[in-house]
Amino acid sequence: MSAAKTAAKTPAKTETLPPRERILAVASDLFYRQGIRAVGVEAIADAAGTNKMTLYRHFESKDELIAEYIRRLASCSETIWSELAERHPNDAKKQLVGWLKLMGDHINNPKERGCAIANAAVELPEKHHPARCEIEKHKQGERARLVKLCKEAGASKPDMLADELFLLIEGARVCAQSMGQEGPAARLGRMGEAIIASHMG
Amino acid sequence: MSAAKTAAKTPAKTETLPPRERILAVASDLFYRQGIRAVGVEAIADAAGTNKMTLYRHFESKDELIAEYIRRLASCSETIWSELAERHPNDAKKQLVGWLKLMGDHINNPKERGCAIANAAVELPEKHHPARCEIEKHKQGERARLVKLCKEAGASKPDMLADELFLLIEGARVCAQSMGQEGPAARLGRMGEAIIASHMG
DNA sequence: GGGGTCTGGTACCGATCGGTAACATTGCTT
DNA sequence: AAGCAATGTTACCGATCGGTACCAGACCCC
Repeated sequence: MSAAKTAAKTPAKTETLPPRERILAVASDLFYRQGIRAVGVEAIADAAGTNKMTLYRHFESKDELIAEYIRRLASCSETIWSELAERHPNDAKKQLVGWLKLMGDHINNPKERGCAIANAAVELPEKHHPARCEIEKHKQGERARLVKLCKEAGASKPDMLADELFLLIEGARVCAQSMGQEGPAARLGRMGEAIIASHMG
Repeated sequence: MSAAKTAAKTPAKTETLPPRERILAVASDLFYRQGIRAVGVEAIADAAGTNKMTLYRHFESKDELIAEYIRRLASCSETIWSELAERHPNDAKKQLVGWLKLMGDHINNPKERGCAIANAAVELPEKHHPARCEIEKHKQGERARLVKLCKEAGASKPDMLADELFLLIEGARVCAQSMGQEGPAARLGRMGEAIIASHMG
């Protein structure tokens, strides 16, 4: 009897992840696809196969959950850069081009809805929201990294190149959702390389 | 008595605009500054010096009010282009540069919070929201106009230039809110002209 | 097997959401 | 003065919001 009980415990779903991780995963998905303010905590808990109480045992408020959501996004972007550095050691230009390509592929995905972090910034204008400092920290870091790479790549005006690339990507991601993928974003790779080339003289 | 009554009617506020216009004006401000989903209809009616009932006599739902909000934004952008064409007749390049400068000034305003229409796109992912078709219509039109101007200006690859400029602006506006005005957006004018120049060869 | 921690379930809180009914008031037109 | 359309006021609707109290199990480690 006890054997049968354990066997039929949960109907084949039983995500092995602990609740906190399930909640974060599901919240990331919902926040990104539907918008942060459009998703209620109950919907998150349900989708994570748990309930509001457990959610509030792991996150002291919805705002804190949002902040953690941003932190995860930022550290995921961190990982992307590390992998690029690993794949092209001591070759800043290849890292830049690789990043452009990654971004381009990402944007060409029709389910893409822009940069999750930039979207969050749109939805959270309040100056002291716990997520906002995370957002700004990340964007500053991203730009600093770009400048450093542009410098290493030997650009004549590294910070100018970095900014152009930064704006290009940011613009492409925000465009992909108001226009089709047919839009400007499609040519991102070529444009990026052209801009890089024009700074190498 | 009747004279005194009319004199002390409303405490010196009496916006002469009809309620519909007041509602739209106030809604535009609140939607942009706080986000569309963050603003309730009651707050709009209050700020417009009227009440929910009157609001719902002029707009059949909040979603329709949002759609009208987008339409106004689009037609306002229309006006900007007409004025540019009037100021620089038969000079597409000056119109482009003038537009870049306008955008740059706009972004340097610290109260700026990005492109209102792009922000709305972030907050309204639902495919059939009445405001979404307005958003997409406008962005497509904006891009077509840019391509046309770039062609008239004699660019070697007009649609490529148009897209680069489009992404640059869009990126700058979305950046201005997640980073300070110190950010990349500041150099927008110079970058734009550099990009234009590089397409004129 | 007993104890402590984590989780699930349910019911609830006050507040606010978008939206409406019914009625009093205003002001313009004729 | 009468009539009519546009506004203002108030109270209300059901639904949902973020957040909590309380209790019942489940699990694990000694």
